[in-house]
Amino acid sequence: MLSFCGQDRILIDANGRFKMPQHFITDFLSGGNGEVVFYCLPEGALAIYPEQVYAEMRKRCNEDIRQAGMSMLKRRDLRRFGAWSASAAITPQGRLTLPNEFRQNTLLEPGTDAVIVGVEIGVEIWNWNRWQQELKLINEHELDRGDLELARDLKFEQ
Amino acid sequence: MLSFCGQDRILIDANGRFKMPQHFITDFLSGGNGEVVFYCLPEGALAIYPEQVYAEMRKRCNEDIRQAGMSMLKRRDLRRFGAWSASAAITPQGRLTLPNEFRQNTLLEPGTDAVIVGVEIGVEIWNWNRWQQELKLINEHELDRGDLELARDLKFEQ
DNA sequence: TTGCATTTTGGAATAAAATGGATTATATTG
DNA sequence: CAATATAATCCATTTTATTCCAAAATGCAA
Repeated sequence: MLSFCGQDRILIDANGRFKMPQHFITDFLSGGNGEVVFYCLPEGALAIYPEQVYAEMRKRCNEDIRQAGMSMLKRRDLRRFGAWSASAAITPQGRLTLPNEFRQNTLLEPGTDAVIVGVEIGVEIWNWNRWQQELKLINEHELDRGDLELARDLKFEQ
Repeated sequence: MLSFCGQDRILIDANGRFKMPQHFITDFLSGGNGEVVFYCLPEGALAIYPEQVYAEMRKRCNEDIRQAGMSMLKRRDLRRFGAWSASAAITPQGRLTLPNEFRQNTLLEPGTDAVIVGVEIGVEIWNWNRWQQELKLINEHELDRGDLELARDLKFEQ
């Protein structure tokens, strides 16, 4: 069975919480205990991954710690991921609270409509308007790629 | 569960103290007894690491000691870390006092707003304005990287 | 050395916010 | 159309943060 796919409209309640749609809960629970990681994306949406997925993404070793003392670049890297991530767990009622400091950047303030989107390895929460724009961008990019393929197909030497 | 992640606004009180957010206290306590090391970063923020992390960062071998006699560079290095670090412990009420000598460099004077940021291996305290600048840098860099990727995907010759 | 004043530290109380549960409403399925 | 499952709202409880006050420690001067 497919994991983490589809889109659902959700409502952020007055306390900044939302109800995770049932099929996504199932996805988070299979291969995990409901522990998740929020990650605030540069494109202005909030990603939610199962903890194991994020851990794989951010695998770290003692070498990283040693480098942090000497390298500003390394510190920036730790800072970026540290600042824009947070862990949480899906409650028995299937709810999650959006981290306070991430609400502004993602335009996910209490009392607003949003979209939750499956992204195969996890989900993303989008402000409704931003999601419409993103959809348009995705579509345009794909059309460009299509044109490119066509052009390549007509080129003499592949 | 993730350690040392997320951002929180904090207030430096009239005596230069602040309340460590609960989730960070938990992080410092797990794998440690709440002993921390302040380290004043060249980028103008104050890092706070669990003692063990700092120890790992500054691990010295006999080779270093021998070099100290011969190398001015090496001595500078030792001097920098020595001068700009200090140890402390989180109080039972979860408070920490900012070292007096570090307040000017970090723009963390009593009575100011600040941000505490998780950086995966510890936390950093930032003056509010400086943090906004740093965030802008981080974000712009990420968006540039995104544009570059996109352009590459649409380039004729792969 | 003693007494006073100032600064620093610790604790308690109050206020705010976040959490969890339960009930009501809505939607979906048979 | 009824029953079940799911979602949303409301309210109570707990947790967390902030402010204020008291005690202790420190420094200074007489």
